[in-house]
Amino acid sequence: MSSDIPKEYNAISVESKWHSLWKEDMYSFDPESDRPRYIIDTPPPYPTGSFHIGNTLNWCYIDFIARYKRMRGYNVMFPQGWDCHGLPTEVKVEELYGITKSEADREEFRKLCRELTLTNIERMKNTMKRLGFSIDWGNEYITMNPEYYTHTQISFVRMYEQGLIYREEHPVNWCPRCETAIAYAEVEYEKRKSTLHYIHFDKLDIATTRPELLCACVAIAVHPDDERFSYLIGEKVRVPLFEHEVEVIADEEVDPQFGTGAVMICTFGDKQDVRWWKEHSLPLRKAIGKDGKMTSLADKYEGMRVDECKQAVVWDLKRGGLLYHQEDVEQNVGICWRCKTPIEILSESQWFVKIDHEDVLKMAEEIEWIPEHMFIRLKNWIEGMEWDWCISRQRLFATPIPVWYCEKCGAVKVASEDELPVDPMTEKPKTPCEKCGSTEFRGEEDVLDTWMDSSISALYVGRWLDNGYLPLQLRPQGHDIIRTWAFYTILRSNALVGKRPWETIVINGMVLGEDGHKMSKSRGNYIQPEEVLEKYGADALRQWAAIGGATGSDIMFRWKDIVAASRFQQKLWSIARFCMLVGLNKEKPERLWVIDRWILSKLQKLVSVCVDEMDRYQFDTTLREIRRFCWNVFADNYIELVKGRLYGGDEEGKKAARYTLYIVLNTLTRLLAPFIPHITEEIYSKFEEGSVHLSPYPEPNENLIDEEAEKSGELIASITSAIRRYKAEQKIALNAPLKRIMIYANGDDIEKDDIAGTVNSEVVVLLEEPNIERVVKGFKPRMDVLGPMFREKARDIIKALEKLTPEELEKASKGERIKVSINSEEIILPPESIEVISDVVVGGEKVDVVDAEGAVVLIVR
RNA sequence: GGGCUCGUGGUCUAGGGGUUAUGACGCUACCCUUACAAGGUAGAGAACCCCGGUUCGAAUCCGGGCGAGCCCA
Repeated sequence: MSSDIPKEYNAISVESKWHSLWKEDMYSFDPESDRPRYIIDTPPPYPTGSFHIGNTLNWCYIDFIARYKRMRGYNVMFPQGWDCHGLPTEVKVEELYGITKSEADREEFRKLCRELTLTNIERMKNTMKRLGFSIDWGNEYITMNPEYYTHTQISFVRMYEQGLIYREEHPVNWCPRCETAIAYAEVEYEKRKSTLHYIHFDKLDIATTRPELLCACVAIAVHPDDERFSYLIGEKVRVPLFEHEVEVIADEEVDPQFGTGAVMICTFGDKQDVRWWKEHSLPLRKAIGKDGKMTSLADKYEGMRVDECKQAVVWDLKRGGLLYHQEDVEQNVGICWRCKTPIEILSESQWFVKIDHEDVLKMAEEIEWIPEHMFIRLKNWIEGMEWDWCISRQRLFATPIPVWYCEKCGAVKVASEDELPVDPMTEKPKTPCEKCGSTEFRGEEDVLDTWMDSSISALYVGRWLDNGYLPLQLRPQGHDIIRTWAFYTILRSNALVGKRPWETIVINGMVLGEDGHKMSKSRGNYIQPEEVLEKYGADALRQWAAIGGATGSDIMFRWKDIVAASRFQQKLWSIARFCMLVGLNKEKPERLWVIDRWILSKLQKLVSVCVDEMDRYQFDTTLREIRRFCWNVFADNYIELVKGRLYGGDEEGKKAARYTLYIVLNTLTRLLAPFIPHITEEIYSKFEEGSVHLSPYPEPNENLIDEEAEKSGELIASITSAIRRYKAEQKIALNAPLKRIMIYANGDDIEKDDIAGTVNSEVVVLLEEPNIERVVKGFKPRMDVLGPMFREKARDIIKALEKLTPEELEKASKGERIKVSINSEEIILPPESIEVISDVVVGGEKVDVVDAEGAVVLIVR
C-alpha cells in the first residue's frame, strides 16, 4: 500500500487523473428523491469565451456549498445556465465578420451569433471542469434555445395580461452607437471635461454645456427666489438662432450659483430635463434622431452628428455675438455600459415593466441576505429609481417580443401562450385582429432586454410552470449585479409567482488585482484562472477563493496565497503519507492513550466549528480552522507525540495510535473535501472504498469530547514542546537523549510514555512537590478579574496590593485569599486576582528548570 | 455629491470592551531529526489611521476627521 505514495504531491497530474475517473452523474439532482431539496440558482454567465477569475470566486463559493450540502444529505441541484443574448456577442460578430447589424441579413446574423455563443460556451465549460466544480450538467440551460426563451415569452405575455408590461412613448436612455434603447441600470457614469457656454437670449443670459440642443429648448428655468429674474417669470423669451419662443418658469431645483442662474430646459439634455419636462407639462421637441444625428428640427444643422452640430452652433453663436463666455467644467456623463459612447435621452415608443418599489422591497426583505448589509444596497437602489424598466431593445440577437400590430387599425396583438415560441418577424398570428378583424399584421421588430431572459433563471430552474420547487434555496452572485439581476429576479418572481425566488442570497465580492485595484486588462493586473491551473492546479486556486477574505468582501488575488495553499497541500500529503507508512487501524482498540483521546476530543470541536461556519457560509474561517488543526495540532503535536509509540512501543500502543490516525485522517479528508476535492479524493482512495464526495460530512460526536483528556493532552503537548525548545536553545540535537527529565504537574499523574518517546529520554513524574525553593519576585494584577468586581475602586485596590509582603504573596500563590485594606476598610480578594511571579531555586542536583504551562519541568543533562 | 464596506508588524489578513493582539508571506539564526527542506526549531518586527467622547478599562463601542475600495448620482 505504502510504496505507491510519492514523496511529493503533484497536483496537476492528480487533478487530471480524477477528472477522467469521476463520473458525470455523480452530482445529479434526483427529482424522485425524498431527501430535503437544495436547489441553487446558479448565475448564467455571459458566454464571452473566457471564464474569468471573478466567476471563479463566485463558482468556488457555490461549489463549497453544493458539496457541503450534498455530504450533509441534501438532494442538491447545481445547475448551469448560459445567458446568451445581447450586445457583446453582436458586437463581436460585427467585428469578426466586418459587418454591422443593419447591413446583415437578420437570420444570418442571428445564426452567426448563435454559433459564436456555442463555441464560447464550450471554452468556458472546459475551464469550469478543470476547476472541479460539481455541476449537474444534466440541468444545463441555454437561454437562446427555444426551450428556454419560450419561458421568457410566456413571462412577457403573463405580465402583459396582468397590466405589468405596457408600451408607451417615454424618454429612454439611448445609445447612438448601438442604436438601441438601454435600461437605466445599463448606464454608467464617467467624469469628462466639457465646456460651459454662456449665451445671450433676448431678455436674459443662460449657461449650457449643450448648445446644440438650443433647437430643443422648451423653457428657461430660474430659482423662484432669485431676484435677478423674478420679473421674467411667466414671460416669453426668444431662443437665439432658432427664434422660437419659450416661457421662463420658476423651480426650486435650479442652482442660482451655477452659470448665470438661468437654465435652459431642452428635451432632453439630461435626467433633470426629463423631471422638469414632466412636472411643468412642457412641450416635446425632438432634436436628435435614433442614429445620433440632428433632426429637421435643427433646421440648417439637420443631418449633422451631435458633436458636429455643437461646433457649428458655437461658431454661429460666436459670429452673431451671442456667445460671450466659455469655461471648462467637469461633468459626469452618462455612457453606454457596453461601448462607452455618451448616451442621449430620446423620447421613443418602448416597452416597459412597471416597477412597484414597495412590493419588490417587501419581497427582498423576506430573503436572507449574506452578508446582511448587501440588502441595503438593493434598498438604496430601489428607493432611487425614477423610471420604469425599459425592456425593448433595437437589436437582433435576443428573445423576440411576441407582439404584432394590426396594419388596418394599429391595435396591439400580443401572442397567446399556445403560439409560443414565436418570432413575429417571420410568423403571423393565428387569429385575426380582435378590434377590426383584419388579418394583416406587422411584427414587432424590437426584441427583449437580455435581463428579461436571465431574471427568470430562478423560475426556470424552479420549474414554475409546473408548480415546482419555488422558492429555491440559494442565489449566489456578485454584489455588482444586485441592482440588475437580483432586483429584476425578485421583481419578476413576485409578479409571476407571488413568491420570493430564493430563501437565501449569498453575495461574493469582486476580485482585486495584486495592486489592490479591481482587475482589468488595461491595468495589467489581470489574471486568467488557466494560468493558475497550469502552475498550481485547481485545489490551490480554490483554497485562495475560500480563504482570501470574508464572504461578501472584495478579495485580492495574490500569488503567494496560491503558493501557501499548495504548501498546505504538500503538508497534508506528507501527513497522509506518514499515516500510510505506519499503517492505519480501523478497529477500535481496548484502550486509547491520553494523547489519543486528546486529539479525538479536539477533532470533535473542530467538526462543530466547521458545521457552524459552513452553515453561515464563512468559508475563510472554516478552512483556516481546518488548516490550523492539520498543521499545528495534528502534524506538529500529535504525530510527533506518537512517533515513539509507533516506532518502538508495544502492540497495544501502536493499535491505539493507528486507530487514532485513521479517525483523524478520515475526518479531515471529509472536512476538506468541499474545498479541495482532488487531493482529498486521492488521499481517501488510498485507504477507503468509494468517493469521498459521496461520503457523509463528519458529525460532531459528543461521546468523544473529553475535557480531562484535553487538559492533560495539552499539558503533555506543551511539556514536550518546552523540552524541544530547550534542546534547540541549548544546541542539543533533537533526538539526543537527556539524562533525566522530572515533571511536576501539581501532583497530577500524567501519562509520560509519549513524552519519553518523543524527547528520547527517561521521564519521571513527580507526585510530590520537588524540593525546590520558590522566591516570590512580584505580582501582576489581573484586571479581567479585578475590573468587573470593583469597577472604579480597582485602581485603589492595585495600590493596596502593591503593599503586600512577599509572605502574603507566597500565600496567595498557594491559593489563599488576600486581605487588603483601603481607607481602613478591609477587603478580601480571591487568589486569582493576582498572578504571582516567582523565581525557582533548586537545591542538590544541578537542574535546568523549564516552565511549561501548568507544569514544572526539571531537566538533568 | 450620496450609500455601503474597510483602515491591525515590511506586505496581506484574523479578531472585535480586560488577550502575551491571529495567521500567512517576507526577514534573521540554527537544523537534511526515517511524513514533509515547498520542511522543522527559535527569533526580530505592531504605541491596531488621526482627534474627541462613553468606561475603572477602548484596537474593539459612539461622534468627527483623513484615506482606500466598491456601487451609484
